[in-house]
Amino acid sequence: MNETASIEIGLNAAIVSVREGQPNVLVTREGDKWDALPYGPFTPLDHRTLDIGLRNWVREQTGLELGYVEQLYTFGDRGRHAQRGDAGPHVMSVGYLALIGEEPQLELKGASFGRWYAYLPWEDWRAGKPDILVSEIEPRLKQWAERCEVDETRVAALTRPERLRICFALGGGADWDEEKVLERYELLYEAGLVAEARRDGRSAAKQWDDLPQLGRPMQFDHRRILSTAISRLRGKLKYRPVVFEMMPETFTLFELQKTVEAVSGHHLHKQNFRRLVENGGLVEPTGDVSTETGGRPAKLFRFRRDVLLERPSLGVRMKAGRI
Amino acid sequence: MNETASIEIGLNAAIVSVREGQPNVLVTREGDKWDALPYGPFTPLDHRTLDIGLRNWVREQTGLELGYVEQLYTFGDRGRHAQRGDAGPHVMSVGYLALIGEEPQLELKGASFGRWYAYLPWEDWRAGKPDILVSEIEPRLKQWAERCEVDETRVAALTRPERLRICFALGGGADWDEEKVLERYELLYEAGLVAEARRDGRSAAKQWDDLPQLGRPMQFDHRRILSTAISRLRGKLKYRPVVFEMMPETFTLFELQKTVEAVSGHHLHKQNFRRLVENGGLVEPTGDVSTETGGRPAKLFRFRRDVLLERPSLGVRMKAGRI
DNA sequence: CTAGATATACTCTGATTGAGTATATAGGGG
DNA sequence: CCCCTATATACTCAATCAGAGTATATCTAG
Repeated sequence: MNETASIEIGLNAAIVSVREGQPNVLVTREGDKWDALPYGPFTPLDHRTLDIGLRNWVREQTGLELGYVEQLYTFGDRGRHAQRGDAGPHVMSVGYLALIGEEPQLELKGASFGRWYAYLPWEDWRAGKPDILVSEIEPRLKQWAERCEVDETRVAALTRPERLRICFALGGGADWDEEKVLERYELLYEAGLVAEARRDGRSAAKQWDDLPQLGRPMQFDHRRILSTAISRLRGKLKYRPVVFEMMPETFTLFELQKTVEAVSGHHLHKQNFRRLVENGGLVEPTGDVSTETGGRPAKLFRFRRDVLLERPSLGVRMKAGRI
Repeated sequence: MNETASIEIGLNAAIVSVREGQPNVLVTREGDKWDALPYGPFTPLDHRTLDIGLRNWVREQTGLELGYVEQLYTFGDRGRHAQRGDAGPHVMSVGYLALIGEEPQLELKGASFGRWYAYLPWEDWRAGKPDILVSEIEPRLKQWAERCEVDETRVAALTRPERLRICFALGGGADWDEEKVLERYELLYEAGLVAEARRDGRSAAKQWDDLPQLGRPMQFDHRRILSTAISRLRGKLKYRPVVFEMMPETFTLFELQKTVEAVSGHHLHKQNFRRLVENGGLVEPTGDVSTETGGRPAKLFRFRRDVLLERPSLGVRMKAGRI
């Protein structure tokens, strides 16, 4: 009965970088199959900790030397591998977020960097509210909320309209919260609006005719892991200086701003961003300037590693600015 | 080689409650053995998700019905079970935090609620800086920092004095950060100052003569899990209304403040706390008053569940107030 | 009735934030 | 060369909020 022998532990990594204002994640792609996050088994006999195991197989598979690494979440779902039936070993999967500063040549064939917002297009508000929300997602979500059967089995659970209000700012009252990436994906899955829900045979998915593809799907629950990673990163941005893990050694303030905008998914007020970053003591000027910006040359800055010692916590905390 | 058959997955829970101004955690105690967090194996064949598995064995073992539950961290260390040698199965452990509003009768024999600050006395700053820090911990940490061998193997790692400054606010520059509970415990472990380090045969532990017991030790790495739970909870307190998970249905504002202080470990400014909580729309008066407070009767309040719908995030965010 | 204890209300000041305007310095076209 | 445009950088202003303190209200004990 208690067949622990059939458990296998895997490590999934969302390896993130920002290039030219686009946040990317490392994916593998083969044939017609959906994209997948890189994956490696955890062998406790070879590696003392999960972190070490992760760094090792990433190095072996891709040649990448990871810097910042953070554990996200452990999934033990039986439903995870619905595709391959319930016969195989039960896989526990530990999700990780890793940040890298530059995208190197990859040794892993089939691996490349894919854009976050190709997978989750509704999360990119930098140029205003995404069209796909207005034209495709919101009307269907409203339908789904109205069709609310009495299936709210959980005690004190929220109703469907309430959940729409919280997650998608539908129905007034609440604003769009850029940190609720995971909640939104899971709601879309539950409503049967993402391809993974159809793949997994979720009943809600059968209700939709002529449903366009809402974002590029991924294998297994990898789009959920990516959503978890983005949620965590967007949150952390506000109280820890993690942006700099994704920056080159020197950079202009506008490049820094573009990176923050890429990750957080919304536009920021330029002057206030400068004030915050400079007054916060997060950066120091190198003395050089960059003339590649077009107009007046921009001063180059570097991250002041000392802040990690001075302040208990410090990030690029600021609210969304209007476009 | 790849002996996955020897892996076993366990769920450890830090089940937290606050009573009479003291934050507690559910522990089991038998004979002379150190206290332990309740533990249950995860059997994927019986339970669909880790969360369900956790709730199930907690219900079965203790009769407790958990409300708020949050995954903390997954440990895969080989060193975890050093006590029993390296021969047994390799246990992966998923740590959980659970909050309960009231402490019920426990069906589990040997189980009881133990006070956080019995295990981690240096974390309770409500009555000012704890004596144990000044008299026992700080002098030894300074010694440890001076003895700094060139063992900083990790790239770009911080020096020992730098780490003391960050974690323990030693050496000036930084303030005590109440969220760094885990970092502090791990540093104490590394310096050999907690009983678990001696138990595990850490070399640093052998340097100390007449070392008093710094906080009650726990079995395995359970004090580390408890530290993780407290870190997470103290952080979350500031931006999510989780305090109310630990409150009865109705309460006075002072009781609420006492609970926040118990968890965060420091004293708050009473008037400002009121202003924040009331203006934030977190609570609503019930109309009744409580005369059990001694002086003027205190209005009773209840948590406004609606805030979960209105605000994207909202907590009891405030800095430490002087005594 | 008074002292002591607690709850509640209000004030003041400085810091932070959101938003906007003004100035500086480059390249390119006429 | 000068003007235009694009970008970077500097400064202003009002609203809000956080920290700290003072004043008032209402109970119980004696």
